[in-house]
Amino acid sequence: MTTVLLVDDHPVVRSGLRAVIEAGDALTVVGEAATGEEAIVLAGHLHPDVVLCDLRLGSGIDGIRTTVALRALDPAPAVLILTTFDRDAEVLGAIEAGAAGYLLKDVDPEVIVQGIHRAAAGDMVLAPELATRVLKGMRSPLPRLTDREIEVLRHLARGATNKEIARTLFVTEATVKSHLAHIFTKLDVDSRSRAIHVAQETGLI
Amino acid sequence: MTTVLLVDDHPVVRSGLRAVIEAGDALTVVGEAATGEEAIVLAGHLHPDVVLCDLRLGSGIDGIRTTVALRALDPAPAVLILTTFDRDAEVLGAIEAGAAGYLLKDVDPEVIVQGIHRAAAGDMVLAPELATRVLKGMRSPLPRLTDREIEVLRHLARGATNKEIARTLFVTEATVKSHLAHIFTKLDVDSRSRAIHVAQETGLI
DNA sequence: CGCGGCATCGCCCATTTGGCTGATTCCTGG
DNA sequence: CCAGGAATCAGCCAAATGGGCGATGCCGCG
Repeated sequence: MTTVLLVDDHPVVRSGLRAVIEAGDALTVVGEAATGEEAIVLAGHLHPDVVLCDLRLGSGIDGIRTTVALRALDPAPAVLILTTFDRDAEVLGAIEAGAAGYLLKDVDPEVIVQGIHRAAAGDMVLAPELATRVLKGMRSPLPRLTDREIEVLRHLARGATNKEIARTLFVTEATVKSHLAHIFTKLDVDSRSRAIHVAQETGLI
Repeated sequence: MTTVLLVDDHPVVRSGLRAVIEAGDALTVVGEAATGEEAIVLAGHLHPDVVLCDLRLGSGIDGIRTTVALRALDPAPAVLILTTFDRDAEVLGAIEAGAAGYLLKDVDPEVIVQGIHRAAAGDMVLAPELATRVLKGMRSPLPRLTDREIEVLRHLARGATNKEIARTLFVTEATVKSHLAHIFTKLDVDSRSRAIHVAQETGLI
């Protein structure tokens, strides 16, 4: 019997997962957690074979940090990430963090059940919609922006003008333009709107 | 016995809702639909007392259009909207479309059950997190953008330049600028970046 | 120490954007 | 039928943006 721990901030989703998982008789849900913190504590006590973890967990730590902590346990459970959205950066982050795989929430129940079995067996589980994306991400890794550039990017995404960003960061407009020029080069774009778009698409911000 | 029809594009969420709804014995789920179209057909046959409908339904028609169609049925079911995000401008549209109310997906199961009972009784059901927002929205109603303006806004959010938008929509740049000027006025902004930001914040796109 | 990356700033110039005014056509609701 | 909103286009002008080039100071690393 494979044991599963559910981690999702939505009670309804937990109920649904429990229902589809326990529909067969080879899997049993040994616990539920609403937050990453809770999940880590529970996993330490319950030693589940597989942790099914939402990527976004409301206010607390996110799925990736939770994964890191879970994989540090002994024995370490296989961590299967669930999410609604397919953001590149987070997929890669989850894999790097030691997740056994990645499933989209809108798949059929049996896919989830199969995924849990394969994760328990030590296999890698990737939603087909994401597999190619992940591989592509491996080939052309995301551009590495500096902390300062990320900071500028955030202000950009909030719709700030160069002047406003400069005031906020206590630098001159020239500096902001310089950062922007670097950002544009790294993201391979030529306008702030497109920079915002790419940054959001890839999960950079 | 109050009958309920579930509408959500995620099988897992439907299972979860079914589980929490049928935990008591005053409610029964008479059907499930994965799309708005399916929901309308099923509701016509099943005549549920309440339809529990996700605001976002993947590829097909959205929750609002579904609500409009459902309310046109005879007898018309009470429509209770479920949503994950509280920043949805669409909740206002849902109310206008005749929804009996809306709930956030991350509430406790009993709140959902209570909401269904109250909707079936003809009451208005508002998640407290959203009630104030709705009232605020009533006082200063969200800007009403035309279909064309929304279309331009979407291209804008993808980072397109005026020239690109013009080419895509088969109009001149002057027209695009005209649309943008209207959008800016309605959103009370003065730059494309900020227009994108408020549009995303308010769930306009 | 010297090299490179980072953050900071300056200047110049072409392009894009945004604000303003005004015009035409079409369609819809009273 | 007429008023009004919507979509289409035009021209003008100021401001913001983006690109290119260079410069300085700082810091970590081999």
